[in-house]
Amino acid sequence: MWTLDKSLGFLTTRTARSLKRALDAKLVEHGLTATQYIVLVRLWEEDGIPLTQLGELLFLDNPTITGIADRMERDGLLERRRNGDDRRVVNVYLTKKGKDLRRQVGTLAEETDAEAGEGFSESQMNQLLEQLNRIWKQMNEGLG
Amino acid sequence: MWTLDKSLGFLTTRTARSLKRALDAKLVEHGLTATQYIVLVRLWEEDGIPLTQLGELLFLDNPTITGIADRMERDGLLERRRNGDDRRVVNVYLTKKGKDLRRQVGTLAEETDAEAGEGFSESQMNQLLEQLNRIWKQMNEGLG
DNA sequence: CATACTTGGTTAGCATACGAAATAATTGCA
DNA sequence: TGCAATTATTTCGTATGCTAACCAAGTATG
Repeated sequence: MWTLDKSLGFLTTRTARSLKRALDAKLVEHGLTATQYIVLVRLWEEDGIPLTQLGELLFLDNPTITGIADRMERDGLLERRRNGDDRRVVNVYLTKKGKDLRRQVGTLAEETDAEAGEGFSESQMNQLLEQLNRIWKQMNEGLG
Repeated sequence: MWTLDKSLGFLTTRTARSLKRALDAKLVEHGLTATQYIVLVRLWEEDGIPLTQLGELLFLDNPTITGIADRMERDGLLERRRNGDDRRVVNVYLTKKGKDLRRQVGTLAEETDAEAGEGFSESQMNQLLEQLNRIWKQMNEGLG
């Protein structure tokens, strides 16, 4: 019989929240949130991308990434610049402050992941990540 | 090298959100949200439990479950009643409307889970659920 | 019995997160 | 060229979800 404690939706949500709480706790002294952190991670990988594309990469809707960018801009972590070729597009660039933060917090998500996965073998963890990916793709096929 | 696309935190969050979106889509015509739905599920299993306990069962903090109960009470799905023995305690009871909803929406989360897990063998899925549980417990040990 | 501590719950304030509608800029096509 | 679709982003309204601060009621300790 189906119960909450065997529900894929409930268990993924609960696990995701506990990981988010752990990362938030590490970030609070740096004035960051877990969501802002993954925005930084993505921009450290590639700076100056359009706002909407940034949202798509992080699986966030446009209104959501707009609000996050608002707060990060207010806090001096990034800047918006209109694209010259297509002035509808807003490219997002890290400030010096946003770039420099990498040295202080760059590994915190990796550390949180490692704590969460303690006791898992590498192949077990890879399989878990693979399955999460597979479910996500399955739920979103035909949207891309 | 660690990247977002291999991050346990990012992938669980993304998968959880896609499951939540799918369930929300099924529920919107009934005026419910995914979170309200799991509250109903829990109360269908056992009615009249204290508000804080309800929150703990769903891994929600007190302020969060308070707000959810506010909206569900406003919508006529449940009632709060002060406990006679310990007047600090608020017991939560489903209304007739809340109970009757089960016939219309009772299987929607199970269906969403099934769609998400399409192509997984039963043992694969059980292993996945087990691993999600294990991570959650590991992150929250010593809090209970 | 009086005072300190704990517990259940709420309020306030902030940061996500979403759908729907509005705005602004560009493109497509008659 | 001119104006209707398209596209990128924002605004608006609502629902979570969290911390900090608080109140009321119960427990413990002297």
